[in-house]
Amino acid sequence: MHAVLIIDDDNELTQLLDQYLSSQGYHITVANDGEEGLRLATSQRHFDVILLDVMMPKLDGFEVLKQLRRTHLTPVLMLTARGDDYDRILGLELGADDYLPKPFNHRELSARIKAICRRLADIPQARRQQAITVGDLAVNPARQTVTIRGEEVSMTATEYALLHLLMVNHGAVLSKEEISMQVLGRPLQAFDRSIDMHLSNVRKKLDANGSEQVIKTLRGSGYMLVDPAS
Amino acid sequence: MHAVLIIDDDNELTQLLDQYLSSQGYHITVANDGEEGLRLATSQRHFDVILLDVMMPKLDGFEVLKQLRRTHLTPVLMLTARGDDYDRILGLELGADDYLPKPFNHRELSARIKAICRRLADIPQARRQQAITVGDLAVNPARQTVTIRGEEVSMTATEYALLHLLMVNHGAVLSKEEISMQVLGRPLQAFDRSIDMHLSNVRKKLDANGSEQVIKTLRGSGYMLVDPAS
DNA sequence: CGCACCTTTACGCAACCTTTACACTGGCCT
DNA sequence: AGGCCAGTGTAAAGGTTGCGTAAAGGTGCG
Repeated sequence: MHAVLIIDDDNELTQLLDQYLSSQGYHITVANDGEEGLRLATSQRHFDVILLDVMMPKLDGFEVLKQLRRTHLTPVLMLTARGDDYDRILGLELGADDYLPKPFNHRELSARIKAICRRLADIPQARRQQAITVGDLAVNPARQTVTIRGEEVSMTATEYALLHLLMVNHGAVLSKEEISMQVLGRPLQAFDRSIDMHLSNVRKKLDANGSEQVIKTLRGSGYMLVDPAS
Repeated sequence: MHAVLIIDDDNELTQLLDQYLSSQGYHITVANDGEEGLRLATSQRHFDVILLDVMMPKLDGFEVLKQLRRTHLTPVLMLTARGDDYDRILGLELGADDYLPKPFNHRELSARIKAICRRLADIPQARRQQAITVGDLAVNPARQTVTIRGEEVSMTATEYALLHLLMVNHGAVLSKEEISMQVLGRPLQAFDRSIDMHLSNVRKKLDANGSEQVIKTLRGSGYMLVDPAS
């Protein structure tokens, strides 16, 4: 029972796919444009595979893929109307897992999804996440820890998620609202100080292990992790 | 007198095969779907050869093979309806020993099984399975036991499977869901504490035999076997 | 029936997250 | 300049929940 996200602006096609893949035992979610798709793909919800159309209004498939790959390694199967190699190569370079030119038949699609899921089952969840290094810091997704100059610092799940998010977006400001959504999976409410607390705890742990103060506060707008190198 | 396990959802076929191969002097066990097959194949019972159909409900042949290969090197002969190379290559990559496209005639099947058994006779029993060592611990797949600094500790099948899984993935976090799927062959359900219990028992046994506490709990995420050397 | 094993139940603990409370900070207004 | 106050830092208390494990219950097997 795998969860599949379909991102395509062609309503007729998505309905057909929804119907067919549901009948094959997949749990389907549909997004009708790139923005919505990206939001869903990066939300707390889990998808095993994403079917991503290239040609879309607002955000095209490549753009979605590029942004998605900043934070997620969810397998992506690209769909494109044009059969030329250029699209294909670009897609694969950006980290797509497979490629299917339209029109395609349903069984072929089903086979490729299955193949992706099969490959997926080989890799433990924890290894499916991005490893990132910023300055002295490195996240270690396989073991949910952060290392400072090679030394391991233990973090709770939430602290890890918070620091990971900051590192992925290092150099950019993240509002508390965004952080709350990404880390806690819920909108920030009035008088909610949880994020502040987790952040304080992260800073304390980093400090205790000899890291510089890399998490900067931007009063009124949010937080940012600065890369001392850049 | 070799033991053969047939995993195929086609009842008619399995009956025919059972009859035919029994007449050839093999001892036959039949599983009608992938789940049952995997359970049997990884149980305490010994099989010399496994005939594995690719197309099956629940767990397809590739999946069965992949999961089987985590712990066992039992020879596998893949059966598939489609004659295309893709399946064949995938199967062999995953560690199948031979490949037979349907439809096949009985004599051909018999010949291949014989060939596998012949090859088998060359390899000492104990060599046929993967051995893993992590720190003080070593698994002994041939006897389904674990040794701590050479000293043997008896384990039940489930405990062995659990520890083996942790050792194969040492250094990475495994969620309870993954562990349940791999070790018990079923999805984790609400209030299911089986994994906790087996884990507790494994820890107890390791502890009683003087091993360090190598199984780490990551609250909310899962468990990890840490290699003290790394 | 007895045995070995797996699963479920039950309870206590500790880790974790959130809330509360209070001190502090920096910008803005007068 | 000084006062005000929303925004922030963090210690400590409170509440929740996942986890560890003993013990009971269930199941399959010889």
